[in-house]
Amino acid sequence: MNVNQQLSRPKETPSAASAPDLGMDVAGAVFRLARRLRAERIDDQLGDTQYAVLFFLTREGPHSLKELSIRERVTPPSMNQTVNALETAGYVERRDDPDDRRKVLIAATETGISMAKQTRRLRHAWINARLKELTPAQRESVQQAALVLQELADS
Amino acid sequence: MNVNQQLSRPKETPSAASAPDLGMDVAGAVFRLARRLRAERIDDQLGDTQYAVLFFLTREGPHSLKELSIRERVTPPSMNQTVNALETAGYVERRDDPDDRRKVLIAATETGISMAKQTRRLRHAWINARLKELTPAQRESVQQAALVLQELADS
DNA sequence: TATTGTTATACTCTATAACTATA
DNA sequence: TATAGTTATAGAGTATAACAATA
Repeated sequence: MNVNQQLSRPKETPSAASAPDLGMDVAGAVFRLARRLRAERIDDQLGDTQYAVLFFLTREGPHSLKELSIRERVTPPSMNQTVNALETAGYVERRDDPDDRRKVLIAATETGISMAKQTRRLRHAWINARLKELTPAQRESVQQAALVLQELADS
Repeated sequence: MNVNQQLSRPKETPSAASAPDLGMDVAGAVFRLARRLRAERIDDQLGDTQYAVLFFLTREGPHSLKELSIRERVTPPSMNQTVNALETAGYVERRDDPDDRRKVLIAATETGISMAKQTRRLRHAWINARLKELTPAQRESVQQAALVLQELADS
């Protein structure tokens, strides 16, 4: 489907300019942009959480299910399902933790690593194209804010 | 459930500092923060899309179903379900469009307007508290970026 | 014919509750 | 007892396909 039609809209009150409620502006922008990013998603292979987990494992090495669930802020059963989907697809594998036999280490496979790379390229094509259209000053503020927002999310 | 536990995590490569892939940093921050905001949600009365639609109608007046679906970037059937839920709860009402009898105007009720106000206050309590902890410089960059991200989402 | 709204249906992601195995 | 993982199940939100009413 094509959900990217134009809708002439009344001037959005740019309230951040006077910051009566910065939180609302940030939350609004974040939710709106998250939905837009999902709508612009080209590849339908991986869900957002699946991609986030696979990318994390690729960069940071094997982790337990509990650790993944805490990092992505979902419950262990939710993460279990995400991991199951990735495992079925052959992108991750479960290994027994040698130190604690209750634990299971989840690790990206070679297939998973290359899949993460390919998805990463496709997934960010739209946003990177949009960012290129910004002025250098705008890009600069987005760049700095990205770091702050990351910290905020993890705080 | 409490999903907000601490997980000591290896230093995240703050790649935005050198900006090899700004899009990835932005998308990552946005998805992560969106999930965090959802996890921190206190009130369970309204879903995110429901709240977004109700707030929009409150601020911008009655709109057709199609317009709402375009604005929120979901399909008409999805928006129909969202509107149904809001209507059942008594927060919006459907009115016939006098000019085009195919259309239906969706408008916030008085109950809906006060609900939007209350939800808005609760919904942004966490993010506003976090933002208060930032340095003025950080808040400034977030403030400017919020506007840019809004434009990005709507572009 | 094209557009708007709707119904029916299915899929994905998330949650809670309850269970097993291990510490 | 407490913790890690899992299974079963339900709810919310989204999508596609197909249809009715109107332009």
